[in-house]
Amino acid sequence: MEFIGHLDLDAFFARCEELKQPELEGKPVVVCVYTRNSSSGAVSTCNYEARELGIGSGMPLSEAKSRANDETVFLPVDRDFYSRKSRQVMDLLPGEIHQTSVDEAYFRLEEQPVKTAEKIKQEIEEHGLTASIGIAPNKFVAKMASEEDKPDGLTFVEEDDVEEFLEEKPVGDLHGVGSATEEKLNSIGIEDCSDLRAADNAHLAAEFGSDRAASLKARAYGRGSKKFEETEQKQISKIKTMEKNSSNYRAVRKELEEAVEELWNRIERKEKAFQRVTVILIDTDLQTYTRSRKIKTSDTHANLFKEADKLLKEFMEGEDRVLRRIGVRASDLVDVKKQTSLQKF
DNA sequence: CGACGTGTAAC
DNA sequence: CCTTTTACACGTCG
Repeated sequence: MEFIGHLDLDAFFARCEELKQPELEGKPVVVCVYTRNSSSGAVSTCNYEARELGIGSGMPLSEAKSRANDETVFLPVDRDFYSRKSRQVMDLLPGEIHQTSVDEAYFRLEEQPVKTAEKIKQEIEEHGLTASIGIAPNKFVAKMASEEDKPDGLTFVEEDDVEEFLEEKPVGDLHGVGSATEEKLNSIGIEDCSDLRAADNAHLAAEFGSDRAASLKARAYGRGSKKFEETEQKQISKIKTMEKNSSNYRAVRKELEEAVEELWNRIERKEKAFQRVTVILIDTDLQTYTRSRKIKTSDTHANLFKEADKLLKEFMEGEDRVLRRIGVRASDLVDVKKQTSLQKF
């Protein structure tokens, strides 16, 4: 029998900071994305000591600070360090892996899955980190299993135990069911997976559409893809919080220019051309707007900015909104090499 | 159907 | 006063 493992590094960013500075151990550590100043931004990750204070990821910094005690340490993200550390750990996984983020990956487990996973956990510990691992017949259940016993957990769910494992879990615990879907399901009397299994197909389809309904029901039974395929990147974007909120085109354009600059650096390294440009605009109520245009295949900085600027101008002329954040996206990406070789013929 | 905008979800 | 990045599904319009 072949199984899929899902590895999840516990409080990864915060733990990395503890490794950089061992004197932080035992204190609440909050890793932050700062925007305008030391009190504006959001929590990226925090350690378990900070979680006990009610601090959690995604939380506005202002709120996190109000919950902090005087032991609490706030630090900015250090992506380079986390990437290096991540690489070391991912290299410990056997065979072909499917990394979904800096701190998560799927991998195959052939024989003695639990023994192998225990060994991996031990090796990870030698790097100063802990991980939670889930083992199951498919990716979806493996992911659910890694969530089961955090931190430092190891959960093995055999084929025959999959349905029982999910049975009493609230639908909101399902991977792929977020707050909106959870609320909607609850509102029609579906609270846990057994309710979802028993739900009337037509009723479910009327609420969610037939595709989504079928996929929700499949998940309630723990049925998921065993496929491993990595999908090619289709878009790349950069969004930033502006120095000051603004409804002035010239001022926003200046910030857009910087976003384009940073995005362009990343596109260049990937050797990709793009066929669609999008500007992303977020107002002071955090309402998001997007404006996009399909363009002739391009791979130049000048075109990216020209199109993004046009889209911004059109938006600002049509809408009277005070903007907080501005971003740009290049999508419908195509390989630069493929593109040039096609042009030859 | 292609283009475009929005919502949802996860990291 | 509330981050960042990617993917995907769905509705709408022409």
